[in-house]
Amino acid sequence: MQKNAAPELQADQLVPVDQQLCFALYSASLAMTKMYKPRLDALGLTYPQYLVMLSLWEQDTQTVSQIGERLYLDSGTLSPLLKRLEAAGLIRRARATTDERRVQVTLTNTGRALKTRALGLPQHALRASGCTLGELTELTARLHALRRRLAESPTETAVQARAA
Amino acid sequence: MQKNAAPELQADQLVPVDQQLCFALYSASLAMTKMYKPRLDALGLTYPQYLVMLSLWEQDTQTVSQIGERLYLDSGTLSPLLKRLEAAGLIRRARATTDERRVQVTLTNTGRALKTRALGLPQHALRASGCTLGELTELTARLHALRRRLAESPTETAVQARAA
DNA sequence: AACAATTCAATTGAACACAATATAATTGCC
DNA sequence: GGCAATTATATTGTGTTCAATTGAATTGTT
Repeated sequence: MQKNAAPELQADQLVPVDQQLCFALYSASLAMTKMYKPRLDALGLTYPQYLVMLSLWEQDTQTVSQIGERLYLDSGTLSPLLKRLEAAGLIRRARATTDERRVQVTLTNTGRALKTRALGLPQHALRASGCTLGELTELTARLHALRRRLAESPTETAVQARAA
Repeated sequence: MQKNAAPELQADQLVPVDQQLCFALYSASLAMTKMYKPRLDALGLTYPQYLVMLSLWEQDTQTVSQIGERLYLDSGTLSPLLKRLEAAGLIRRARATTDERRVQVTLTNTGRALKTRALGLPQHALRASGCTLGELTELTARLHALRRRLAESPTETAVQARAA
């Protein structure tokens, strides 16, 4: 019998879904989006569109791939989303003159002005979360660390490639 | 000057997107789904389908709404998803004889058998998360608590209704 | 200069999420 | 029993999300 053995996960029996981190993460994320929805509806934004606007309010004029790197989203998600933001009059898209493969995304005056109406959202979220600011900061940091480790986790194809 | 004042969130300036809990949650959840994908592909399941199968492996024969309550998903999500699981031969759907409004979802032998091939997934996820089992358990509990508080957060319409 | 490799964005196709609506069955109430 | 209200699921429409592919522009190498 080993002393101080770290508790381990049995791989031969089912772990209930509500004890699994993946499900807690998934359902909390969906609940967060739902909580934001009424306020974002008032701004005419969906939740991913809000993330793009947050990114542009922080730093105006970014390429599609810069936004994608910051938000961890790819062009298949961003292309149609940015078209809708452009149709809503919040951003403009223009090919860069120096490198015509790049599309520069820039806020319109309307898009810039929307920022003031969005400033109260984080505080609203803080209240809805029922956390103190300290707890929220710590949980945010832990989730970022988790995201990074999950993204670094070797894929099956990478495993297969190394075996070959 | 107040003593021991809890730090507060300024509502008059922008909170960077990567400091916001909502974004950390959102991107960690997407990263978790991506991490699972190669293994779920091998089982012929998507991530939400895996959650439904987990629920049924725990408790076979549930109605659509019972699955929805457990996973916090509505019929608009579950109806087409369950049809695809039925088309894949993993479940059967049948109207309840006692109340024909209800649809009973039951595992087929193939669906039940798939369980053995899925048992290793939580352990894989634990390794990919880079957490100890204790950290994982605690984070899971905190996310469930967060989800519950977010879901209980009054909606705008509820606020408006009280005002009326 | 020519041209292969790379890069960036857009497109396509499959599968969620969810609000709003529709449909069908059941329950309550008289 | 008859019918309004309720309940359970399905459908529709909008908007992601992402893998895979395409197409256009750029870079590197000879």
